[in-house]
Amino acid sequence: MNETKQKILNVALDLFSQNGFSSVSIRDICKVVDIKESSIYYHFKNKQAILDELLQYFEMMASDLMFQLEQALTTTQKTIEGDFFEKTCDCFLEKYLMDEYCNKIMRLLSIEHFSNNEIQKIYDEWMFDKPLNFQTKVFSLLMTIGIVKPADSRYLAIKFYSPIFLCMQRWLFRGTLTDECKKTFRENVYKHIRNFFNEMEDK
Amino acid sequence: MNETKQKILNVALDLFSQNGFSSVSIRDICKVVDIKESSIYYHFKNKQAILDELLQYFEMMASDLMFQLEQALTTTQKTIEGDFFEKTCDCFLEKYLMDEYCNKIMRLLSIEHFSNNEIQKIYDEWMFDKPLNFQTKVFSLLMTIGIVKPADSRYLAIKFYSPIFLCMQRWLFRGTLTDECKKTFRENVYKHIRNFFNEMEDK
Amino acid sequence: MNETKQKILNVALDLFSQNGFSSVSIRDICKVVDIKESSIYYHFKNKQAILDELLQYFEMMASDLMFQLEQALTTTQKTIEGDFFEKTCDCFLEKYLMDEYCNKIMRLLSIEHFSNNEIQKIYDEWMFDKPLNFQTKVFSLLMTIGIVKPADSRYLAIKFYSPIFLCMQRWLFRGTLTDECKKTFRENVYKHIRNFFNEMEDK
Amino acid sequence: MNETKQKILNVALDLFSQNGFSSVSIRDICKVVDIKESSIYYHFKNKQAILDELLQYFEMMASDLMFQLEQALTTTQKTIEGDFFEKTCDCFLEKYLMDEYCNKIMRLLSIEHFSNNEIQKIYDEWMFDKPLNFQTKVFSLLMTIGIVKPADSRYLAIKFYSPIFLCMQRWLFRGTLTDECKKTFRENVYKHIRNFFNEMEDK
DNA sequence: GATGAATGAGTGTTCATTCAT
DNA sequence: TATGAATGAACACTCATTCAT
Repeated sequence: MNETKQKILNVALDLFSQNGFSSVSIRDICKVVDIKESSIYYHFKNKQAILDELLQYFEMMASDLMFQLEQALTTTQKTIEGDFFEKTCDCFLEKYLMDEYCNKIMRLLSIEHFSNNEIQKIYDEWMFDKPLNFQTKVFSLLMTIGIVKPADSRYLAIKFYSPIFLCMQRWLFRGTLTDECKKTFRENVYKHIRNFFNEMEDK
Repeated sequence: MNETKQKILNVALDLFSQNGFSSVSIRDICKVVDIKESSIYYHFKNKQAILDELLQYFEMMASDLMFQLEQALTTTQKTIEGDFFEKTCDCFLEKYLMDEYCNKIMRLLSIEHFSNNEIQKIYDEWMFDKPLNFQTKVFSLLMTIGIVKPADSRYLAIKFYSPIFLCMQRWLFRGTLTDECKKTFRENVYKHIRNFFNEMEDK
Repeated sequence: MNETKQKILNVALDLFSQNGFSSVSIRDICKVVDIKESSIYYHFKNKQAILDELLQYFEMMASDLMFQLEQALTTTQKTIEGDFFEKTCDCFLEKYLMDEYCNKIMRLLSIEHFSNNEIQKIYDEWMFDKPLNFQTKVFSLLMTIGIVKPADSRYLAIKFYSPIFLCMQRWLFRGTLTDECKKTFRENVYKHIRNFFNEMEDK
Repeated sequence: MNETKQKILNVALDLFSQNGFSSVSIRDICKVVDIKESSIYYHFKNKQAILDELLQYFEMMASDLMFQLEQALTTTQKTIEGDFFEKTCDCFLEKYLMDEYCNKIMRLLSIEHFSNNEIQKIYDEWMFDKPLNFQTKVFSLLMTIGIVKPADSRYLAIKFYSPIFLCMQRWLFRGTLTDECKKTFRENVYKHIRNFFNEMEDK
């Protein structure tokens, strides 16, 4: 892809994820990219097209990751290996939630899902439905194998995911994403996951 | 308070909570209130002042409610009466989260906390800190009394509150708040609370 | 009507009738009216609304005139008075075709009827249909009374009107409407009318 | 001539004759020709140059036709053959007014003569002066030969040409030139010509 | 011959705000 | 209390054109 176009996408994502789509003007983007306003229209049909391309790439990337996770789940059907949790957690937390690109997109979705129906859909899908569905499957599998005693796997998924979601909103999706925010998020989430599985074993 | 001024505040909250502060124009508000644009400046110094007054009233109201809850907690210091949970739950869910005014304000906070530092503070306080601190106190008390066995009361609070928070984001703070959204929210949250206390008793 | 609004309408008509609707910018109009560009939107919803109001007024005015002509025709049903021709000619030429307002509108219609369907309709109506229909009626009446010998009244109308139409296009609807243009138009048309009725009497 | 250049000229004429010069953008032309916008500047110095070349070719072609008509007139100086009218009519109507290329150019002239002085000149020449001058000559000749009784040959020319001109404006120079438009035009004009010469013979 | 990339000038329009009445 | 009228600043976007490749 063209160098300038890529730069526009990067800058746009940066700004959109900080202030939202409608609050960021073409002027703002161009100032940072250091091109004239009219030039942006060589690379994109209009402002919306920039957002669309950003979202499209995210959905592709996220779908890909989800596919890998599902694959991993299927192959460990019979015996759950010790590092399955660490692997999936790592994949989900580090490569998804805390990945710079994904994180910015998700913050953008968080801002814009109020005023944009299309974004509302993507937001619901990737913030709630997909993660919860996947976790439900994981707990179902764990019950089948006998590692976890039978229960409502959906509710288990919610209990597992919701503190992570809360921390995400609390530490990740704010005005400026500092290293401190990231650190606090990581600590809180890892603590939760450890506690959660400890308690499951206790019972 | 002046009738027109109150009408402006009501309409502004309606619109702000749907589309966010910056997406709503003075024009939009005046069209609904049915006054001319210049007239609004008799009642408010500027657009920001409308928001400020809205937030100020919310903080007063929410503080009041929190004070009542704290009071209730202190007076039931010794023996916890059977209807304490129902009372506080009702107070928190119906009179706060699902109260029309509070709900609109919180949606507004959810939209604007990204681009406005002052709102970020209020958002953090009333979405995370205050609720979690109160719940922590509740669980501490329950441990002191012996109803709940000693544990990390803060983590308990998070486990209790985060699914509620997730449902709030999922069902309450969306484009349009329909009765269906509210119903789904209520069902999900009540189910969670019931499950949560059932599991605590099991142990 | 508001003074500024009227001034905008006048200036807009001047400019539109010289260069066409799309070639004239809001800036152009405001420069002449001596207001800022944003001010024009206090008086008109958008650029199109200026044109609409101009056309609407024209249609009202032209309909009115046509009504008067039709009235005059009906009342002279029985005996055609000597000054009927002069009167109607005067009414049609001086008060319509050569009236400053009407003339400007018709030039505007002439420019824009190519690219605007709504204008195409008005253009057809007031440049062709209405004048030809009226003239047809006049000749029909003259035949009934016996002043003109029976013939195809429609074709007579065309023969009468088309040279006037040609002169209009040739002298009236051009870049700049000078007094010289007007004079040449008037001379040519009056000569035609005189000749036309002379020849009719000859037969 | 270069193939691409010719294609540009064709497309430009199509578009210009529909919407006028200034309403058609280089983008519009290039989209249809299927080349990039910058490419057009290899073939033409600028947008105006396209129009100039179009007009230049028209003037050449029209002059040629007019020359042939004048020739035909001179050679039939003495005895007017029976098919002279049909020939010239055919030449003028079918090969000129209704010829696709000429027709498009004349519509373009009709649109643009308001805002462009150079076009105004060409428009006047080919819409009024040349046709009227030629017709005047024809009628003069007919008078000389004795076929038509002596009269104001200029006025005769106007009486002959103006209904044709009116029909041209009414049916040929509109938004979209459909077959129906063409048919109506042809019918109306032929009827007029027949009538016109019948009446001349009557006298 | 053709194009990728860029640009200055301009277009219609919106917005929060001001101020005299 | 309310409004008519105005405005500066910003907005997304279009256009003809240039120029190196």
